Amino acid sequence: MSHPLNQHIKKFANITEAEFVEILTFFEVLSVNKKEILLEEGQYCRKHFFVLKGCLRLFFMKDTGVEQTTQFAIESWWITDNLAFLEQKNSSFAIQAIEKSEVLAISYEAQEKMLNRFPQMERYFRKVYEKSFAASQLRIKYINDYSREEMYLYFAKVQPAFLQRVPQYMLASYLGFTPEYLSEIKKKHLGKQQKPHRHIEQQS
Amino acid sequence: MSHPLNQHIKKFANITEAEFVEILTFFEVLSVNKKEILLEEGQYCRKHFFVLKGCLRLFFMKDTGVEQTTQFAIESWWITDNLAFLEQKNSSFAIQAIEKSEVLAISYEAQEKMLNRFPQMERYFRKVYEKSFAASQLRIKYINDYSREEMYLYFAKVQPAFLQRVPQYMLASYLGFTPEYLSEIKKKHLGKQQKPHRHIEQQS
DNA sequence: CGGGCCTTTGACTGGTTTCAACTTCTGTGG
DNA sequence: CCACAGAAGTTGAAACCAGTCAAAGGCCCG
Repeated sequence: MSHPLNQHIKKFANITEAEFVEILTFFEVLSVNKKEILLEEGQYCRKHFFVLKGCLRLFFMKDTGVEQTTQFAIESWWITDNLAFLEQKNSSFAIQAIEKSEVLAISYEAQEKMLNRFPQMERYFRKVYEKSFAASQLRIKYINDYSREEMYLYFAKVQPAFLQRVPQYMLASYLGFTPEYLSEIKKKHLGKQQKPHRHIEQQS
Repeated sequence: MSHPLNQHIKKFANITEAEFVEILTFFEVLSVNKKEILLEEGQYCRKHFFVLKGCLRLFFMKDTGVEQTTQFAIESWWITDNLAFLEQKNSSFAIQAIEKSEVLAISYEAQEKMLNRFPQMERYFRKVYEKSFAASQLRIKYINDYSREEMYLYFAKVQPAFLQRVPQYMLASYLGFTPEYLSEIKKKHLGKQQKPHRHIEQQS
């Protein structure tokens, strides 16, 4: 069984085993425990992360003091504060491990060097960002189209695996409402399980 | 003065004048009038649009029968239903001209051919999508962080040019509320003009 | 087995929507 | 170039979805 990043790259670009081995040298491997912080809000955003195993989230602190989660990343997803990474400035998000995780991290400079050395990787990242942008375009559609209750039902249908892995208060804030309201919705739909369903999310 | 697309490409990739001339052959030029539809909801999404002059919007119809605008595009912005374009399937958005506009359109096949012929363009599109995704990550942050009223004030500060070009009912729906409520907010802030302010939006 | 974090419950509140009527703007044909 | 019709914007009243706050219950992990 090949390396998860190699598998992911091969979906979009052609690289040899030898090339992949060299590509890997641009990354470092991080092992993080549950609740460990990979990037703090306000800190310089130096890294782009690829999840090998586990689950991360992107979140920020509202002025009310409540944490607002805006993204999750599981196996084979890329995650960072893209604007801060792109412009190498302070992040307006934090990144935290939800589970014990294994992560690849690449710095902005290393990523640029790697892209210069392996131009095929431009295609890979073009595809990764293209899909990410498409997914977030769709997400903005749903935010505007669905009620809070429909958001939950849609998510539960489409990403049932996440319901197990993610605490409810994070899920609630990701979906745009309060944990109390999520409780209420769940009570209302007890026993009404839905079957999984094809769905586009990020780069997978 | 060089072509707007050439200027835009040169921000991210190196191409010669001769190459640009050949790149242009992959596109067609469209002239559309105000209110003209470039893509209908439910229709096959064949084209990726680059605005030379004018203003387009991306929107869809809610089940209540109300149009929901989710994106605008002015000069030098790319716009399409990215998921539908990517997978060459039916669009869940419509695209319409808000003003009389000049637009470049490229089909999926033509874009693929162009990318194979000019691999430097992979870098250009990688950058375009990277910035688009970063912008929409930030937008999702604001949606969750700001009240409807703050959304309006932020938009008015950061994109004052749009206030002139875009009808209020479209702006209201883009910002996530009703035209009636926008009226109320505006009345409340009469005369309190703010100065423009640097901001990241999409690919510009 | 205990403490703290997460989830649930219920009462109250308020930002925002909805609806309907009215006014103002805009563009098109005579 | 004016008139008028339809579109866009405003106003105010009533209703409601979802948030806030507070307190109790459950559960996980040390």
